[in-house]
Amino acid sequence: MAQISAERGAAWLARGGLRPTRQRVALAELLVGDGENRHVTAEGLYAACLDSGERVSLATVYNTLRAFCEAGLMQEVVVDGHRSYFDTRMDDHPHFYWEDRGELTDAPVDQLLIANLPLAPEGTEVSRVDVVIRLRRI
Amino acid sequence: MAQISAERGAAWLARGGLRPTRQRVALAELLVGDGENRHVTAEGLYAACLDSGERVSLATVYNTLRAFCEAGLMQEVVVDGHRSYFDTRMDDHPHFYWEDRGELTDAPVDQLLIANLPLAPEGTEVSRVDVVIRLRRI
DNA sequence: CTATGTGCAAATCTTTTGCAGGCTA
DNA sequence: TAGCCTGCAAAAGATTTGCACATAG
Repeated sequence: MAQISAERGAAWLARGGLRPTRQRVALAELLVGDGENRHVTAEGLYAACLDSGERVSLATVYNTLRAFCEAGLMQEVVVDGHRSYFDTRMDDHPHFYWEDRGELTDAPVDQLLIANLPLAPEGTEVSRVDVVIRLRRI
Repeated sequence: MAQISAERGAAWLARGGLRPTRQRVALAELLVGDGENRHVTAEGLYAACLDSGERVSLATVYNTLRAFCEAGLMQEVVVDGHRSYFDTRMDDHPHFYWEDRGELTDAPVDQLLIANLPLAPEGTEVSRVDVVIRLRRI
């Protein structure tokens, strides 16, 4: 089981052409070990990593998340001016942002429909459409 | 003319219940003086203010933008993890984010259609739906 | 062996805050 | 006058970087 997920992490790294160092495998493991999508902040992943018993520096977590994004394994989602979120799911999909907890989750995409997206102006193309549904507790 | 727009800025401040201090009037002037919508960053507004010959501190620009938002005169839009944009237009509308220039503009809203928005989960309500269309130069 | 990756601490950058003095109502 | 504002500088966070050491291929 741990075996299976460790392989998952390594395969994921390989897919991005990244060397499987101890730190990267540990982080990859936490991110995709169980096949679920994750939305993490650098601090959050760092804490989870320490909790799991691995020794990794915060700077490495930042650098590694950045490397994962550049390798096309994750994408950065901006919803809060003073914190970056990193998402393991790569397709264009809407998010729920829980304002009270500062948490980001996937929104059920099956229902959302965006039609008549404005045309990209001359000389440009749409690189991504971010949809963030901000939720307030009632 | 300067007269007219100065009045516009003052009226705008009054609408938010804010005292018309020299600094606020100067900033309001730059933001809504000509009746157009603006998308600014604190640094950008600060520079524009200095250019116009007014003396205002950067801290005051930050505090003032924050005050304008709290007064319901502007809204903060997050598109870039390390910079906040402030928009004078208050309704829910989509934005174009020009990745190369780091600039934010309104996207033509007349065509956009968002249907079947996912329902807000139990105990929450939708506070806002942010749609950012990221543009890449080709 | 060589190129990459990592850790640590220091540096950067944006934004906020404390406090003394200034200005609006 | 009383309370809200402003300016400055220092503080606070988040993220990046420089550099010496470690390690994958």
